[in-house]
Amino acid sequence: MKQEKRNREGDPGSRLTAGGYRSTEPRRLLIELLSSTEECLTAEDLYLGAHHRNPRIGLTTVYRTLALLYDLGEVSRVEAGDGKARYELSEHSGAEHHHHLICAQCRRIRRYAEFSSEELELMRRTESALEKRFGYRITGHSIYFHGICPACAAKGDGGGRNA
Amino acid sequence: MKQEKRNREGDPGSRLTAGGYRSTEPRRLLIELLSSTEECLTAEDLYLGAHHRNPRIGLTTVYRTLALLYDLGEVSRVEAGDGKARYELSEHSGAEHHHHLICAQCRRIRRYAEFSSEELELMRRTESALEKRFGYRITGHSIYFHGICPACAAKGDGGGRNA
DNA sequence: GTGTCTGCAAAGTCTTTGCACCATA
DNA sequence: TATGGTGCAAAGACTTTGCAGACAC
Repeated sequence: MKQEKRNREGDPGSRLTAGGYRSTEPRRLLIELLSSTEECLTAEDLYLGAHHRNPRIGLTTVYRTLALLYDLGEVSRVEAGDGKARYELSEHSGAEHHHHLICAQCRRIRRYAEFSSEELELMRRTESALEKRFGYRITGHSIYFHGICPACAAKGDGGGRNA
Repeated sequence: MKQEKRNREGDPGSRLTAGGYRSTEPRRLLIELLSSTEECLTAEDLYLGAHHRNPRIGLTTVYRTLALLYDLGEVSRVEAGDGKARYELSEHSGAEHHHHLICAQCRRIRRYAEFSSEELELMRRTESALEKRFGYRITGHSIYFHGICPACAAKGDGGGRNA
């Protein structure tokens, strides 16, 4: 799979064409779906959303498009612990730096970008401390908060096989 | 699957028997393997480790034992982005609160428990802020640092399909 | 001795690949 | 029109389940 031309100008769609890839309906649709939500979507979510608008679109294309966007750095993967990968536009792709809230009940992952500069500062310091301590070259971090989302809390019950 | 008697006394092994489950060789071995490393292990890692010591032990038992320990809260799952679940003794199980370092190259996950009280304090404050803001009932958090481990850095090259 | 646990084999779920046709540039 | 992209079907990887024999208590 190609990985040239990974630039940072424009939107994911125009970077696709600028990279020599074609702008096709499935690709436009998936990018649009990913752009228009605070949630991380599974391949199936995306397939259903795209297929609803154009029934000719298949699941294979969804996986292949996600793999392409992933290789281009436009999309990142998140896992909720149920064995299904979830996808979101990456920070490289223009999304703000964000963290995640995972519902242990419905496994939905929501992101939020509103956090303190104190937090950013601390993470930066922690990263360099870890580099010194363990010899890792650290490129980033992700924070997941686990809990029960308002919708599931309203339904009552907080069970399930959680992390 | 049963889920009674989830107590916090003793070690994972004795909690198993206290919970009415039998102490069998595969179970003892898996707990021992998980206890004796700073790494998160895949089902296959555990299978190989256990099978090496007793070739009669099969992969099915590894999965079933992990499911049991998971339901008992003794073990938690971590995902490195390669589609394989990784397991470690949970904090409930006596492991210290810890965070993770994921190598984007070899996908190995290492944990570390040495962090500042400042960090703990900040996370606690962040959690309650999120509860107010988004209405989640937050039960915990996990932090992953992404990067390249010393071993992979030494081998040169930092590519791969990363998050 | 009884009920749980185990191993093997088969099945299930999510994801990837092969191939011929279609569409974008 | 020449490649790259797509859909379908089949294959692959990881995990779970069914069943008969084995073991812990």
